[in-house]
Amino acid sequence: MTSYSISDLAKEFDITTRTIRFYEDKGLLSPSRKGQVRIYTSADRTNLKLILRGKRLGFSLDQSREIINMYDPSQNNSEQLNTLIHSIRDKRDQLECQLHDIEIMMLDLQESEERCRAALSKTANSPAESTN
Amino acid sequence: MTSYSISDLAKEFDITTRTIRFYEDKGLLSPSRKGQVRIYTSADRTNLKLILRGKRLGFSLDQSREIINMYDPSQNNSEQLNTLIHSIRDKRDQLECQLHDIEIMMLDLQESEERCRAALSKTANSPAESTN
DNA sequence: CATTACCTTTACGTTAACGTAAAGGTAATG
DNA sequence: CATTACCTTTACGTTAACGTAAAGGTAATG
Repeated sequence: MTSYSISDLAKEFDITTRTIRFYEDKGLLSPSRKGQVRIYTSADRTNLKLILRGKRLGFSLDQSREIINMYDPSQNNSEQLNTLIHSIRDKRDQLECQLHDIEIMMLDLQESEERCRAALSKTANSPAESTN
Repeated sequence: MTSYSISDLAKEFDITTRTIRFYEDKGLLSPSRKGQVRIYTSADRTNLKLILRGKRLGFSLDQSREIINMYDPSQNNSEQLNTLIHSIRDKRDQLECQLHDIEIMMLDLQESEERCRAALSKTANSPAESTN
């Protein structure tokens, strides 16, 4: 079982150690200790990756915490399991909306780019014909 | 040409008027005035929609400002046009990454859901067999 | 003309997500 | 054993994106 120091993870994901400790403060990570020093398992590392992916998608840390809880089926009670399935479905629906937003935005930007190219070709024989 | 009051837009998009004025402060909107009162055109409304879509995707207001500028080819200089095309491409690449992140997250959540269902079926004959 | 429903500006307050600095502990290295 | 390279906690600071409150203007309505 591989383990990581806090600076190992900080370097790998290009964040500060402060950030990693902050996530622990907020209850998103819970590394074990060797004396005072934090020791991270590959499970901790996975959770950190989930947090950072969440950030790239505009999730708050609270939302990323929920995501993390969705990955780990520590639930035993079947009622809890049903609740979890429900929240997973909700999150998937939300992601679908985001996916849709992105696709539309990409199409819009593509049109925008084409308008730019059109404007460029009209000005093609102007003095500022940058070809570098 | 239809026009909107600030509360028209606030109601339509379920935000406060303070938020709309804040976006103006930050240079994302520039409505005309009828005396002191702000009048919004459908172009302003479109820009507001862009901002809110950006928010749903985790964009900062600075990033949404860039997006807005990408939609409007007020550039005439061909050098400026080339720069704009470049930034549009960059943004599209970034969106592609986000799209990828979302797809993976959705697959992960799907697996998670299946694990939950598996755990459920194992506990199916336990006392807490919620069927409501 | 008083009330109501909007609109305005100014300004201080709040929360999330860290940054930064201070003060100190430990383990290896020359 | 002094230096270096990490680690720790505590605590105050910072920025983005608004919220909230105060104080006042305008236009229609009964």
